[in-house]
Amino acid sequence: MAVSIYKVAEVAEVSPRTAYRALNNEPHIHPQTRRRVLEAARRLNYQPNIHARNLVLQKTNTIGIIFPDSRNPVFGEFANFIDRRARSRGYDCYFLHSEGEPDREAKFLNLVFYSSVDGLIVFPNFLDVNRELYSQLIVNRIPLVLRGGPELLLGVDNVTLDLERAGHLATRHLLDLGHTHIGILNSKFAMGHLPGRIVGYQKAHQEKGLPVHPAYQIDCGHRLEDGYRAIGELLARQPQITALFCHNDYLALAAFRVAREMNRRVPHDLAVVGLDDIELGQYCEVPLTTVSHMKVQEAETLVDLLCDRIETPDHPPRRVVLKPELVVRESCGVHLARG
Amino acid sequence: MAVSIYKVAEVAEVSPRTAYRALNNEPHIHPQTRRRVLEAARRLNYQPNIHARNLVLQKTNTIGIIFPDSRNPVFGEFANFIDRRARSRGYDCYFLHSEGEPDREAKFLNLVFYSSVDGLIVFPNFLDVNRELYSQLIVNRIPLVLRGGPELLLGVDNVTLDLERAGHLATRHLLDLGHTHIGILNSKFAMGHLPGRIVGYQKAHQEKGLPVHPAYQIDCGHRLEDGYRAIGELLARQPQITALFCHNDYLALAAFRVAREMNRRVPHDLAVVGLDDIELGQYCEVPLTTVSHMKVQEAETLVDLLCDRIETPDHPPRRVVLKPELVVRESCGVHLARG
DNA sequence: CTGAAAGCGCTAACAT
DNA sequence: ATGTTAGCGCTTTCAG
Repeated sequence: MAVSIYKVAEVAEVSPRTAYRALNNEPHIHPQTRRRVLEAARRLNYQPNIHARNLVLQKTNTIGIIFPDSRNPVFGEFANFIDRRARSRGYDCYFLHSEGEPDREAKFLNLVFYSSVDGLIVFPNFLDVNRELYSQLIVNRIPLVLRGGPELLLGVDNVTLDLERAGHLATRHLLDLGHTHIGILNSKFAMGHLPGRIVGYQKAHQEKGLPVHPAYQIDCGHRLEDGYRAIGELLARQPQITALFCHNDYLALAAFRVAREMNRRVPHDLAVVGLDDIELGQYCEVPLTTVSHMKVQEAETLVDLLCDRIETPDHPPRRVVLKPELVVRESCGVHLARG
Repeated sequence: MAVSIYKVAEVAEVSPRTAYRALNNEPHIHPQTRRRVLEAARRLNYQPNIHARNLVLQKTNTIGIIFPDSRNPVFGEFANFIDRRARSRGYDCYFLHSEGEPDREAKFLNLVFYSSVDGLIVFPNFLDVNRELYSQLIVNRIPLVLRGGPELLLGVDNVTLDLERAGHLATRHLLDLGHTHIGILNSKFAMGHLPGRIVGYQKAHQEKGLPVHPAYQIDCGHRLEDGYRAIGELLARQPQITALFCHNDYLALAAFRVAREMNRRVPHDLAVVGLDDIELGQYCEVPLTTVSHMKVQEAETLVDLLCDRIETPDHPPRRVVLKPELVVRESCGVHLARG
């Protein structure tokens, strides 16, 4: 059916070996012959069968990236940056979304065993549920880089944002603006993410000598509707809250609608700070103040750690912790405070 | 390195053929033997090498989906629905983003020739630039489904939204609310999309006996910043405009920020209608009135056409045109008009 | 500079 | 019920 290297060789009247030499820029071939082969290949629109190649080379030059969710635009941005870096290192990307289903995550983790990809970058959601599978990857020394999470899985390359700092930056900003009743959203997933952010939130309060109210925290799923519901509930129960720290920008966007429905204006009657710095945050009605996720740097580090691991499997594991920065825009009303 | 079926056979003390029978639920095998093989496979964590399999079967059970852009969340939603349907038909999905670069689109189109995927669903951006490559796909009878676009490429399965109807629905809605100066954004890409929407926009005006002002149209790229700039420019030049029809919801979101910066309130001083019905449109500060893209149905049709084509290559090509519906929320202020 | 031949791991036609 | 064997298309060792 498809045109193979044998067909090209036949048309060019050479052996497959010679055709191969021409097609792969190997030396020791007469320029004339090379031209004949390339011409035949072009005419036949020859494309090497990638499965045959991967089968013999035992390598795919493809990496898999497992995201938790396809709705949150932050992962689209990550995908972009990861793809760019991977490409420059000679790898293609296979993007996968577990969509909150442990089974899908598991299925994707198994891809490496099918030899589909040379390694995996995982934004894990179900480190606990799929614990056994993760250990299996580690035992088999599969190239793997985890994004986020604490140092649970020893021996695995890891890149994380300093979430304590993120929580601290966001909270201190709000405290500095005079807020004393600050609500905070907690992710249900992403083990280890919660503690960091909360610790930073608490420390910032302590530094100002202010109390932390447990009732100002609320658990929240990762879907927009979850954010909408959780924020509505929190503000209804604790109307004295004047500021909100959301654990991602996507969810923070839902806060705007909640505020409007409660006849509160952002930032005047409700300050909002997010986390991630998604593109939309710049262009929504009230540009969003947020803690930046250092996405470009994070993406590059993830790719580099993985490719290094693939190419030299035997170096010691690394853990890279990135320092987030506060991006002040308008959703906390600095301009008001100044006036 | 990796464990092959030969290794499993060896451990289970049977021939590879028998191991194969056990692992693939073939009949004619003693239950006892089957159990022994499966047990060995489990112990060794055997996973069939997918490249060897694809090589011999000449089939991957994978389809490629080429999107134009990874930023616009609408494609994340499409990905989700496409994935669900494909899965139920026994195919995995390989999602790709051309990111506004013709070369990337071209590269991805070539994937079929590498036998990487069994067929392609394309949201084309560069039908013109890559014309030759598209013809090559068609000549070689590669399973291909195009989303959108007019009947440019004959003989290719195609699913499209009735964009004339979309333009008409949006415009009539605004006219019915009393707007007579309606701005409209034009996509630079997506040949054929423009005419439909504009025709509907014009027809709606004609039906009311109202003139169409060419100066109310403005070209606009697909990035958020393009929308922000274009909308700002349009409203600055034509301040009498009181309503805006954006060719997608993502861009429409930028209108909110522009409005705020011009001290106009949405919907009071500026009505906005989008196209796509993305999830965010429901949860942004002023829930967005939009024309729905029928994404679930569209995704299912795309997958079905492609899978049908893969499985029975010889039926005549089909073109499916979907009817969009208006989704009225608050960004055009119906509730105000009623008052 | 060119070619013959084996092998990657799986599948399947054909024995036994 | 089980086994032998060839072949998918590419890469590569080894000869010429």
